[in-house]
Amino acid sequence: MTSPTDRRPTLYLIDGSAYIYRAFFALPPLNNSKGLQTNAVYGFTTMLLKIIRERQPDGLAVAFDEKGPTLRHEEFKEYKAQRPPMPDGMKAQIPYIHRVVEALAIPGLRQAGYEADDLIGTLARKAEQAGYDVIIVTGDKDMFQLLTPHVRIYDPVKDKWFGEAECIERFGVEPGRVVEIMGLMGDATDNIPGVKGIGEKTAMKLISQFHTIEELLRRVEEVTPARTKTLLTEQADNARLSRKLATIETESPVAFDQESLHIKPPHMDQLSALLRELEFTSLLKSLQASNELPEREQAAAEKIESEKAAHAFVESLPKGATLAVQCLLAGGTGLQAEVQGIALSTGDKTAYIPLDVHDYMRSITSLLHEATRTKAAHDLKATLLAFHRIGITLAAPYVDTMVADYLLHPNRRDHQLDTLALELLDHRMGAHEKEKTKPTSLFDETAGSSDDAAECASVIAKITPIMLDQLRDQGSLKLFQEVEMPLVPVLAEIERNGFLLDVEGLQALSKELEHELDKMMSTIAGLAGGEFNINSPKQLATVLFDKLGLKPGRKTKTGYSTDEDTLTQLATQHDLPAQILSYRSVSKLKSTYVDALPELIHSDTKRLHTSLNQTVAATGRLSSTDPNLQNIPVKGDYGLCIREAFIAPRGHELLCADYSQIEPRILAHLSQDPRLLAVFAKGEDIHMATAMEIFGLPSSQITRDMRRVAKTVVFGIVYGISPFGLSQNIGVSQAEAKKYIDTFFEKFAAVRALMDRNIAEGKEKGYTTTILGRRRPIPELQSSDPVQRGFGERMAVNSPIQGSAADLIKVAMINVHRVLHHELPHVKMILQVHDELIFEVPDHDLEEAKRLVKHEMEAVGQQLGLSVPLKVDLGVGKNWRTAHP
DNA sequence: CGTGTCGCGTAC
DNA sequence: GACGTACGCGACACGG
Repeated sequence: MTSPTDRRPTLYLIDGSAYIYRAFFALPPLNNSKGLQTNAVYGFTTMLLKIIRERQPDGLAVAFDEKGPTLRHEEFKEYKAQRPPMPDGMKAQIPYIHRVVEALAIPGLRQAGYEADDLIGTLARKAEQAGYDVIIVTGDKDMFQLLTPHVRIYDPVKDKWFGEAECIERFGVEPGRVVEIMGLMGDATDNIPGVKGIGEKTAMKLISQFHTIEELLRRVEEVTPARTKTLLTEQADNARLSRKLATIETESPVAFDQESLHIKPPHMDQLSALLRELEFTSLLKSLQASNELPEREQAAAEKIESEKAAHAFVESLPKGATLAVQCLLAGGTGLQAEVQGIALSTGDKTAYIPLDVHDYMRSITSLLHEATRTKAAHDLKATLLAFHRIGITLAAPYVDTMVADYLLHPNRRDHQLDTLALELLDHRMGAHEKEKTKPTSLFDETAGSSDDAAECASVIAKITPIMLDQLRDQGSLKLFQEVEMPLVPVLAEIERNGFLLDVEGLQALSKELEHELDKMMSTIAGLAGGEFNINSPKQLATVLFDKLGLKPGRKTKTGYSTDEDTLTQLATQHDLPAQILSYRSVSKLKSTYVDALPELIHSDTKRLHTSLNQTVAATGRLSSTDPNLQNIPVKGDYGLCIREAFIAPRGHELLCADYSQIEPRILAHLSQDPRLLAVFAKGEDIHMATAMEIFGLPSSQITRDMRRVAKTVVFGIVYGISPFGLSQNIGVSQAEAKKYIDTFFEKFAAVRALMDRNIAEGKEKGYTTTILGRRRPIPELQSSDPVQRGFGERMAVNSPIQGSAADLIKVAMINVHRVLHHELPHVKMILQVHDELIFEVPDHDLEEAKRLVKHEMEAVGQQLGLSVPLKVDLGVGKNWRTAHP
């Protein structure tokens, strides 16, 4: 959704009571010198002014609840009964709020027996019929029932717009049927009972199936599971009543008077006196200043609205100057966001180009296509994706200041532009617009403006040379320019490609798991002697240790642990723990994958588009979110069913290419351990080889179990091992585990030397490095706390290995992508999972794709000068399960 | 009522 | 306490 742009006049209807409440609780207490609390008045006033200033509505009204009983109390005397009375601090502010509304010459609506919702609902209907576009300003989801193509909701706190589409997304039904869902689920804040035991999810499911509560009750026999049916039958009247209570009245006795709703200039004298009394000096000042031209801290961006202006701007730019780019996006997120305009800056010169006219875009487009000019952006991947949607391919070379900051400070959680501006330029972004005394960010301007975009572009242009210098100084400029930057368009393309999902398959699986969980739940209730929430570790601990008297194992911060290890131990004493374990695993798979994944399918592409984050993992790995496709189960019957739902389209196959033993190979390379190098040079089985060394036996006498132990030891080495951790993992005594570790280090002495070297170097320099010079600071190494230092030492061991593996696959992705682009343009890279790349391949390209991918991935070893060969395993299949090598 | 934290479990 | 890197679920506590 975007703000209205068509010609219908706009009417903003503000849910006043809700906002007073929100502002009162969200803002810290604020008093004027007479002791009057003013935070709610302040929040409310700034919100109102912001809407008038930014949205420039044609009409505006604020609706308030009127005290005293309402129609709903006649239906149900407990309506809102549990609400605590309004705090005195808020009550005292109400008269001032009405005075603010009056001074702003805005109609304040109130009607005995009706609530603000009803007045808004009624006016919305009438205004819509009179040809208005209505915007309801509220944070209340109950209002969704009022949405139509001409009635939308704006939540200024979250800066979000809602229309019919968003309603369907949120509730699964069109606005008209929201009350059906609310009737079932009830509303705790208003004391609307609903049907106890039916929550939002169940309500949505039932209503999308049966359409209305009446229909549902008529056909209640068809409802499964049985428990839901019982609840519905028993509480049918509650459902009907709740539906009625949740329904907003659209026929309340309130006059729709266009003239009085129309926006008018405020009563200035009255307003300034009031603001003075409230001591809102900052608002007073900005009010007085609003007639004068606002002074800007930096040279204003040129607004380009003609081909001539565009041409002149392009011509005025120095030939090789880096061009910073910032898109102004509106509405939606990710793939849905709409590009409103583009800000361009060289640091000296800044321009903003609105996107609504296309005539003058030609010079701009060719500027963005210039391969001789560096393009800088903050979050380049998002920028590339946005440009792609408007048909522009931003040409390399690139600088992404977000990724640059990630290489400079990989431990930081946030790499926002405003932080960089402050740090590198001592520049406070957005300062020109914000009230400096604002107590909180709640009512801050978050909506982007063209000025904001221009400021971003200008800041990006200015910090770019500074950051490149810093990267050069720390020796990671090459990594930045030759790996991280070329990777960005590859990641963007992967995200855009998406993964196809078998939704029907997952829905069927969901049903199956639901039955399974139902059965398990009653078994568990039987064993435990009563029902309880199995998902609550707290309740579970009570049942196991208090009720059944089982012996507790280790403790967590909040009580006794109920994790897998503990429950496995307990399984010897009682039948219940084993049941809990299987319940948990099924419940986990259902909630995290089976039910969650279909929700994230894009409505246009019908595919799953993950985000591959380049600036999150401190070691250099990528991470994946919304959904996380890097932790899709690979074990267990149900886990494999989930993998089966990741499919190739008709006429295509999935190709999975997996680096075999990447981390041990890197360990071999970094340590130059002769025995390890030999194992990989000869193509031997690494785990078999280490097992032979650890146990001192020939291969013929190595059992599966010994090989498993050896494998765990190698993993442990990579992670910075301790005897305790290893013993836990393979289920032997700590002494036994220590023996394995010692023997390993005896036989592979160079590995021990590497670990010592990594730790020593980390301590000395304060950071570790990877093959390609990626740094990770480890301040914990300097800690006087032995626990912290141990933590640091393990990171110092692990980071160079994990990080070098990350370097390597990133190079592989770039190379594979380039070759495929030239040779097999129809083959799509669709995912990376740390040591694995997944492709969607048209059937007729399969053999060639297998050859190219394997070759390119393995060739990275030579390219980076690895002392061991790399090996890639391939798998092909119609789905991710069968394609997995 | 929303946000942050915890325990837990999935991946590599 | 106790083996690295992530993400995300449900439950719960908290405070605005």
